[in-house]
Amino acid sequence: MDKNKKKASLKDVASYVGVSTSLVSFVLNGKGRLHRVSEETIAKIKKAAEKLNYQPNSFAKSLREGKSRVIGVVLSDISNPFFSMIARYLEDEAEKYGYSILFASSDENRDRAEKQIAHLVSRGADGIILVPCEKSEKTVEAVLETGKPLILIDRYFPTIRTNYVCLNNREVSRLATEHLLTHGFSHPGVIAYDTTLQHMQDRVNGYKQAMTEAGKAGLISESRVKEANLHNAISGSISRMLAEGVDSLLFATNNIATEALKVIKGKGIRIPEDLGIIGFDGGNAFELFHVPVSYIRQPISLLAQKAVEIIMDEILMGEKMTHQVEVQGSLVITESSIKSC
Amino acid sequence: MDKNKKKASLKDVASYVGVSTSLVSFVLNGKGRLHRVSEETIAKIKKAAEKLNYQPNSFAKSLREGKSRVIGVVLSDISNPFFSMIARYLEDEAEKYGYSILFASSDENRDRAEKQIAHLVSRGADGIILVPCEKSEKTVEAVLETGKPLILIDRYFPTIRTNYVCLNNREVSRLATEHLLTHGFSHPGVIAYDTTLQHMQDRVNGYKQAMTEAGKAGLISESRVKEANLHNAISGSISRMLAEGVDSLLFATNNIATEALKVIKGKGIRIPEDLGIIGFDGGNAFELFHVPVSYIRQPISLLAQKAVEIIMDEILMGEKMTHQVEVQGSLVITESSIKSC
DNA sequence: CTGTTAGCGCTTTCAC
DNA sequence: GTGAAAGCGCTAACAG
Repeated sequence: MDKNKKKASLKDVASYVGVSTSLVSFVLNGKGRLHRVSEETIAKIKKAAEKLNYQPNSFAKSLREGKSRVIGVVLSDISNPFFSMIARYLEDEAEKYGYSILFASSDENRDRAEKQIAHLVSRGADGIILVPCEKSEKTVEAVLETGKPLILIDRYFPTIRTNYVCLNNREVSRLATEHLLTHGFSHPGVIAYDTTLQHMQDRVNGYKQAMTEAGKAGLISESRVKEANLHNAISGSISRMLAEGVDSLLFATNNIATEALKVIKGKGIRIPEDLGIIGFDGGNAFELFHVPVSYIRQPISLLAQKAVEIIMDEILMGEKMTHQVEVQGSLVITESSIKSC
Repeated sequence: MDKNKKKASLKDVASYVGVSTSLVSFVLNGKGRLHRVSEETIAKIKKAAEKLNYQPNSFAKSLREGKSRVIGVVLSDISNPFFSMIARYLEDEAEKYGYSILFASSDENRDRAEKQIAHLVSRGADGIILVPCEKSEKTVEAVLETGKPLILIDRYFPTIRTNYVCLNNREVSRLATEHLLTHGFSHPGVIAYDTTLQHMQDRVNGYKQAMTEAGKAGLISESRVKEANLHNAISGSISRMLAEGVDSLLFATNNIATEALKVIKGKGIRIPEDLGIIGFDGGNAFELFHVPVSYIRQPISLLAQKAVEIIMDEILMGEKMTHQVEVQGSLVITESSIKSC
């Protein structure tokens, strides 16, 4: 009906009821009781607000209160399934606190990440959830200096004292490797991204630890690939490693695993006869591959939940402790990583 | 260094330079020339702003200007690959205009969508990009009444005059069906979601049109499945249709196609001997299936680009024409839809 | 119990 | 060329 002019303001409902704006403000913010506003006026104000379809102006509110009820999230690329799952859970978690999420993609590019963070901050984000990219320590430290609540997710920098939530990468990779070693494979290898990011080191180190513990330090076969031209890089790695006698592989990310499956399909490598494999994060591609692919499962919802919980603690209650949490991954095992022998 | 107190405000740089806030405002908004501010002061102000690391307060700005430079986007579920791709392109496109995107997921739930939209509007979104869910005409019309710029994406309501961008669903589905008919299949069927949403009707209608044009109206085999318990629904559909003599299938969405592949794998149906298939939107799962899967490709980046372009026209220049654009899909053909005979 | 008032930081009109 | 001042809509301290 009333598709009249502008939205109703606090003042509008105040004058409509015939009271001052403060009363309206109190009542509408649930502080009516606190300020001992009479039940009668409370009722009148509420009714009027309803009737005028009053919607508080969030800018005025934010300007006044100095907070926005928005969390900024910078991740690598929201179109990557792993991150889009994270995004979804972050959205749901934040909603529980009445917060919205402003997303931005960094494309693993340090400058871009910096720009995005600055942008989110200037948009008034009350806190930042960040998937940091390689060599972005400076950027992270800069945010820290700001005092703006920050939490890293999926990755962290051992040299920087920040909040973070990530997978128990080392341990779960160790377990995955151990699984291969105890299920018919004697020479596992690992393919990981060529990055200095700690989570990637952890995954590789977990593999190495398992190998060492099995007395096979001499058989450690590690290959690092770059994102650019991933397919060819992986193709080369796999050929080389097979030639070296590697009989099984741990792929350190979902992307690597998926691309590796394409290579494997192209080369006609038999799974698990020629090569046992374990990937990361699952997905339809793993399920639909002619041999279902074993993988390391991350509790993505838990990652998101913890991240929001921790940053909200800091935003809302000024919690100043540093929280560093590792969530537990698990192994989802299918035929691709079991050699019958 | 200066990890001092608060952020610098306009006033701070003004008093630092020794001029009024108006000048600073003019200069920093590039209107220095326009207001004939002396080159000298322009330089001084810019330097000071830099030095004090001045960042405009976006709330004050928005409050004053009545706009937020934020576009609200409500889609089904950002963790769905199709939508997360859209999200990414929307983000990139909006960035070109200096706009940010606030995402929200509706889960195909009308009430939730309504809430999300209201939330985004109350957050001051300058416009809304919406993937409308079933029977949400009222919601859409309500937004329209608001006068808030709105564009639907991926779907539309034939009964409502709105901006929208979507695929040429009918035509491309017709082509896909035609392709099956001319490549060794005589009895194609279609599996689509059980929804009244027009894009889904269009996809099915395209199929029907092709069948009719081929003089096979009598062989039309259509199956509708619900999202809940998708796997079983599809499993049942496929069994039934095969029994009816259907020798090929068009899957009307990526989800349906992916789930169908799982069914096909489970049942050991041979592709394309027993069944020719064409899916929607591609993806790794299609590529890695033992027979690469043909599919209808949507130009997702174009969808996003058009959507942002149109809504920005309306936001920035008050463009009042209704834009309804259909982007062209294309067929990506592999062995799954060609029967050698 | 209720009203007045002073800003939050910014843009912009109008005056000098 | 530059400055003063109003006011966007809201909250909250302070007065009654």
